Amino acid sequence: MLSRKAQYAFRALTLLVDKYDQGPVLISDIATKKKIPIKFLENILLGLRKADILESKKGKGGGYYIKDHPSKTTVAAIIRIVDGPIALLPCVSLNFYEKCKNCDQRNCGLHEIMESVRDATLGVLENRTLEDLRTGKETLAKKG
Amino acid sequence: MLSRKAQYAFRALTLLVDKYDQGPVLISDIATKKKIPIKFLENILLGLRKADILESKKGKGGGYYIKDHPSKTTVAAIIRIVDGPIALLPCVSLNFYEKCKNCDQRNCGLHEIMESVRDATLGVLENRTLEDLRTGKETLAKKG
DNA sequence: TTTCAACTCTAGTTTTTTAATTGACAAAAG
DNA sequence: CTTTTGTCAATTAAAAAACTAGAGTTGAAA
Repeated sequence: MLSRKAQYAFRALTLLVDKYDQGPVLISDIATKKKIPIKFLENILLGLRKADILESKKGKGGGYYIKDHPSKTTVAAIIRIVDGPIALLPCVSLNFYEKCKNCDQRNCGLHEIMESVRDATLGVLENRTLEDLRTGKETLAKKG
Repeated sequence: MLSRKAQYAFRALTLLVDKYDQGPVLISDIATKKKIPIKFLENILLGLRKADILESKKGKGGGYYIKDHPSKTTVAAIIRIVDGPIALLPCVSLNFYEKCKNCDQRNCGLHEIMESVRDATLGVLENRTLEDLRTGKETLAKKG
């Protein structure tokens, strides 16, 4: 399951996508409209900015906005930044790999299963972007 | 990510599959061979028994064993018993559904994405069984 | 029918992780 | 130079996960 933090992140990003190209949005506005604890949201947005997903401006007229075109940022990237690994086990994670103890990978049926799950999951998440979070597009056809 | 509890469960089940049709296996044997804290393992196995995956015998010569043929029990079923929902959000879970607050499902791009992830994941997990955990079968062709 | 070997079960405790908060700081605009 | 806004590190609080304790129950066999 995604953490609450990740869910907050997606809610915030949904708003930012809807306001894409309309200038910075205040953290406080996002927090109020999306009902997210403001200081927690600060941390989340900061993380996304450091990961080059968002940019920010300080002072009057400042706020956060999406850096690149929404279609350039995948949902997989967001999850990795906010929650970490997407795979179900560290030993099959592409970005957060850790060798598993007590399991000979060459002789572990679970390993192959979890690799398949990872690939199936990434097949979706790497092909969905912030663009797909836009509201008011519910009539669009679903992707493969 | 799967919890450590789920990983323990799979390690225990791997041993039980290898000993399928060879009579009950002691909890203490599983704990020792698979390096799992015994009291924790007790709880896990008990849960699997109550969910009709395992059966047990008390007294001398007792222990745990897999109830039905290993090919009858899916990996998805195990995860649900031990860890709960497989989906990334409660609002797209088939077995642990919960309505999401602050999100109109008809107008939520994330919802459709998470449904697709769920379907892709289940496409694998519902088609893998305890049989696939057997060790010493690494040369078998992978399933679709 | 007693004993012992196992699983059963509830209720804890401890540890770790997640969620949320605090408050001082830095930068940009006007 | 003052206000507005994001930055950041540290801390606390809450929740979940991991693990433990110990009495209870059942079954097999002596």
